[in-house]
This record gives sequence, structure tokens and C-alpha cells, in this order.
Amino acid sequence: MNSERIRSNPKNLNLEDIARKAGVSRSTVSRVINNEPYVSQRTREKVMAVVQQENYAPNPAARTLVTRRTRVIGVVIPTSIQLVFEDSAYFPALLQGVVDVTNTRDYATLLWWGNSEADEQTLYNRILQQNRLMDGLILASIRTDDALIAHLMRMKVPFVTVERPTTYHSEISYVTVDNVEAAENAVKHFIDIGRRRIATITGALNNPDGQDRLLGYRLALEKAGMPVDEALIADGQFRYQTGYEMTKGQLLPLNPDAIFAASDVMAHGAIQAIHEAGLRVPEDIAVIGFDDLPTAMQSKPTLSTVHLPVHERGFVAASILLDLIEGKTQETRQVILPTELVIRESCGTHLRPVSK
Amino acid sequence: MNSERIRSNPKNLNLEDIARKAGVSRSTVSRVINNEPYVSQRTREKVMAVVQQENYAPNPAARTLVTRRTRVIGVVIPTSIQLVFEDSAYFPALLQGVVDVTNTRDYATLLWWGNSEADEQTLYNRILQQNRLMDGLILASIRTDDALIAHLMRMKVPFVTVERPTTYHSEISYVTVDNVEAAENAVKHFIDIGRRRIATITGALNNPDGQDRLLGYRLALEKAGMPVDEALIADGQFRYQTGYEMTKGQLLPLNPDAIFAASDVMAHGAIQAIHEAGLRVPEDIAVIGFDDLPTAMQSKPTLSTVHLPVHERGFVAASILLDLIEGKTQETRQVILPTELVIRESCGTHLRPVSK
DNA sequence: TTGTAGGCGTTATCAT
DNA sequence: ATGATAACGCCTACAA
Repeated sequence: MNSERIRSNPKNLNLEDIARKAGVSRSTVSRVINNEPYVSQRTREKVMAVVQQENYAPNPAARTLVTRRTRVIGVVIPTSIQLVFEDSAYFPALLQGVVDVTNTRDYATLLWWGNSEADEQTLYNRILQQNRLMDGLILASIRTDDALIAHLMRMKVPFVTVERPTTYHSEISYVTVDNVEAAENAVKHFIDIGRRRIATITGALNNPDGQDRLLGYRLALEKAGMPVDEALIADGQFRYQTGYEMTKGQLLPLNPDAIFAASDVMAHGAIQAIHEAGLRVPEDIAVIGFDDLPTAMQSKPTLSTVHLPVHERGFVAASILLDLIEGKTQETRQVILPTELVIRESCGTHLRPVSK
Repeated sequence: MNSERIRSNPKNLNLEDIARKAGVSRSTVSRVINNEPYVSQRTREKVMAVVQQENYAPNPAARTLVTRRTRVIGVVIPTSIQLVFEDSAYFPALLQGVVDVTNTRDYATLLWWGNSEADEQTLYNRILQQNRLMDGLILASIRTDDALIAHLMRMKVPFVTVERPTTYHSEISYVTVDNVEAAENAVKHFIDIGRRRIATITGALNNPDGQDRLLGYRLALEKAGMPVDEALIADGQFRYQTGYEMTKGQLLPLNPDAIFAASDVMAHGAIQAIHEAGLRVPEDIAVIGFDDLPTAMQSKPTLSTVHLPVHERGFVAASILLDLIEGKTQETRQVILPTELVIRESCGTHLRPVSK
């Protein structure tokens, strides 16, 4: 009656079918495909032969129903389109890091990517509703004061964030870098090479990375006994356009001799504005960015910047998550990856040797 | 005995539980959550109240087991890391287009992303093995002569490609642009503005996009009655580094006065090489790229290029796929999206008016 | 070492 | 309009 539905896909065999063809029971086939012990070598081979021949693959839904595991993890990127598209090397690199792990350990990767701020809550609701699709989550660019985090913790869904959490520090696993120190080093470099009017273009300040990089800027100046001029701090939201506009409208009129941008794309925007104003980089204004995207080496002048191990960030986050899921780790883990200040042409060290 | 496993997550209610709390049967609850008719308004409200209160969400695996639908689609990107990372705006934009659709229509997006050529076959095998995880697939940068395509067709898995297929043209749904015409227009523009030694840097030639753009280059020259000098055709593989090296090593010694690059990143590499050789863009050599990535507007000079509707490509592909899955469309669909030649500084129109 | 049978949480088919 | 019950395909005690 409904037999045609059942076999509409000619190659949709199940355990029972394989068992029959191999002359054994379902359980035995199950044991074989799950590599369990207590199966004789002969039986195992006999079953495997049929499995190969029929190209049999177990039904993931049926499997999940009983094991309550999906071998799928989710990656959540609520960020709106503009940022992602512009600073477009970050998320691919992060995803690549994640995927390197999931590919190796045979998990699939579900992508939860928002498209606008307005839909953020909708996205979170969908994720929570569908949480049984995944064994765990990697959260990128999430505000940790968000309800999503609280829900995940309550529902005991394993997750790892790739930013420093703003709260629950020790109860959450995360992978980040020491943004404060990195920014501090960058600004300190400006000081070391004799720059005195050092401005900064900040990232989005509702983001821990943005906050910490600004803090590093302040600390470097304070430790050097230099005043922090709030007018030299421009809000760039991590975006090229804002970096350009803030430099042109706010910073250039104040005659800075150095600009530390909290992202490479903002640094490129700043350089663009500087050039349009008829000034030179690094002779008149030195610039350091943050991220070390491929474009840093391709621009003219090449961009000095803080190298962020983005791929590694995704790789480590995914590794921790899978360990958590598989019970290889019980406790949360917090990892701080190292950064490196990469000196290129835009900060002028090759012109004016360090005098320190 | 194993009751603690069953209820380890305190909030894992099932239909039965909801039914009991609402004083109805499982079937009725099922009807309500699936918005089926033949439920009295009163009953519906009573059930919904319990559903809301308990924050109940149906188990996707159980649902999939019987409906054979997952409400998940897969996006396959076998490309190796280098290309993706450099030409990094393409895939995010494509994905964003896909996700705009899946978010709206309440599907989830599974990302199958390869990491190296060597693993390509492994990736395909995993996808085929796990095909029941998804209702359909979007294939990016796939060689259509690949066994993957044949398998998917045989298994009747719905899919849409975002390149022109090299075979099965009418049996496959795809979304592409007229690469031949677009490239032809770009080269024709060079001819129109008086350039006579026009070189090209090709994309990967095992890729239909790469092939078609080269064909367009040839056609434009032929139609203008100009000879095609094979030495002026350099293989750039879509990559920045190759674009740079080919320009420096192969093209510049031949004194071209224009270069058509099959991707923006290669165009940037070419410009870098041109500058290093002490030549000017566009005065000495005009350059046109392909893609219209954000960097096209950010470089100096700004890059003339062919605008590729990448986001739309993903959007349309996903729309077609979901229509296919939901039976709204029976036949395959082939869509050719329009491109546009965007004139900026690098091709010199603003310096040398069109003389035609 | 192998087989039997129950249950995972739904949807779908019958009755009622 | 509602309820009972049989699949869906797998894993997993438990029995043999």
C-alpha cells in the first residue's frame, strides 16, 4: 500500500535488510558497524562485505533518537552582514579552524549566521528550539550578558566562546587572546619610536575585544607617563568606512603622529583618509592595525599590525568543544593564545630607528 | 534504573508529557504543533498554553525519522584554504545569501567545507554517507564531472550548483552569471579606450568561471579583429600571489598596456607588480578585475571590475533548492544573473576619454 | 559470540 | 474533533 513510499529511494536499506542479506541479526550488524567487540572475525567480515556492497549507511535520525548524540556542532555568528562582509577574512579563517577539527573527528558543522541586528533574538530562539540538532556550540561575537548564554548553561548544552566572556568567567570555556597586552605593545612601539601624539580608533565597544584593545591603549600611555587625550579616541565599530570617516573628521584635525586601529580594515580606512589629506604614512602619521589579515601585506604601504591567530582560535575552540562533548574533559577550559606585533612599513620603523 | 539518564535534562518533555498536562492525547498535541486542521479552537488554545509554559520543542530526530525531512540544507565548499582565505569575501557573501533564505524559511544550514585538495574525496564520501542529514545541497566550486554529482543524481538528492555545470546542463539546477559576456565587455572596454596590447590573467581553468572568462577575453579580441597572443595569457589560479608573479615574470616583459584579471585579488596582485616595476596604473597599464569585492573600492587606484552579484547568487540558489525540496517546483531551473562593468580609476577612462 | 525484544519521540492511519 | 496504535531505524539490555 505505502510500500512505494518506503522504497522510493531504491538504495535505502536498513539494518534489518543488511542483517537478512548477511544471514545474521540486526544486533550483530549494529555491533559491526559500531566497531564493538564480541563479534567473531568471520561474522564481522561477512557483514562488512554486505555493508560495502550495498553501500549501507546508518540512518542518523534513528541513531540520534536513541543515542541522543548527533555528531553535529553549531557555530553561531550573530554579527550583521556589513561587518562580516568587510572584515571578511576573520570568519572564514575562524570557520576553517573549526572545520579542520570537525572534518578530522567526523562531526558536521551547522552554521547559525544572523543577518541583521533585529533578527538576533529570532536567531537565538531558533537555536534554542533546535538545540537537539547539535551536541554543542561555538559562539562567536556573542555578548555574554545575553540570555542565550544563560539558557545554554541551564540546558547544559556544551559550548565554547571565542571571546573573553564579560561574566561567568570560570564557568565558561573560551579561547581568546590577551587583547589588552597586544594593544599595549602596539602603542608602546609607537612610543618607543618617538611618536607622541598617538590616537586610536576603537572597535565596537560592546564587544570584549573592542573594550580590551582600548584599555591596552590607555595603559600604554599611562605607563609611559603620557596623558590620555579623550579627543584622540575615535569610535570605529571595527568598520572600514567608520575608520575612514573618524580619521578624516575627528582625528586628522588634531594632528596625530600615530594611529592605532583596533582592526586592519579600520587601519586601511584611516590610511585612505590620511592619503587623501595629502599626508604620508608613515612619515607624517604611523599606523598600526590589528588582525593581520592577508590585505595587510598587500596594501601600500604594507600594514604593521597585531597578528591574531584566528585559525588557531577556531581550531582550539572546536577541539575543546568536542572533548567536552565526548567527556574527555569534564571542566571548562580557558585558553589565551599568543599574539605578535608584526612590524611592516606603515609604522615607519624602517625609516626612523628605535631610539630607546 | 536508567530513569536518571532519561530525565538528565530536566526540561526534556515529550509529546506524551504535554498531552498529559493538557488532558488530551499525543495525536492532538501533534496536530496542534503542526498547525493541522480538525482541532477545536478550545483544545488548540489549551494545548498551546501548556506548550508555551513548558517551552516544549519537538525532538527533531524523532520527527525526521518518520517524515524523512530534516529542514536542514547543506552547503558544499570543497575549495582549499588558500583560495578561500584570500578571496575571502566571496564565500561569506555567498553564504550570507543562502542564510538569508534559510533563516527566513526556517531551515538550518550545514556547512561542508574542505581544507585541502587531498581531502576532497573524503569530504564527498562523508557528505554522501550523511546525506540523510539534509534535505538538499548547494554546491559551490564543484567540478560537475565529479562523481559527487553523479551520486547525488542517482540518489535523487535535490541540489543546486552556483557555477555553470560542465555537463548535464539541463538536468541540473544552477545559478550563475554570463561570464563569457562579462569578460568580453571588460576587454571590449579596453579596446574602446584605445588599448592595444591587452593581456589577461586567468582563473583556475578547471573551473567553469575561469574557462568562460578566458573565452570572453578571446572573443572580444577576435570580434575586434585583433590577434590573440597566447603569451599574453597568464594562468593566475584566482590567487593574489599568482597574479603578482605572473604579471611580474610573464606579462610585464611583454609590455602590455592593459590587463584583464579574472578576479579582483589577482588584479590587486598585478597592480602591486606594476607599481614595483615603476609603472603607473592606469597611465601605463590599465587594469580591470572581476568580482567587485569591497577591496575594489578601497585600493589605490580604485579598481575597475565586473560586479558579480554574489549574495544574490546564494539567495537565488537557496530559494530554488527549498522550492525543489518542498515540491513547489518539479523541474530543474537554470538562472543567469546579470553582471555589470564598474568603471573606476584603474582602467583610466577618467584620463583618456573613449574614442570610438 | 549471537539473537530477541523493548524503547527512543514523532507522525500517520485508523477507529470512534 | 479526538484517541489508540503502528510504523520509522537504530541501540542496548538481557537472554541464550
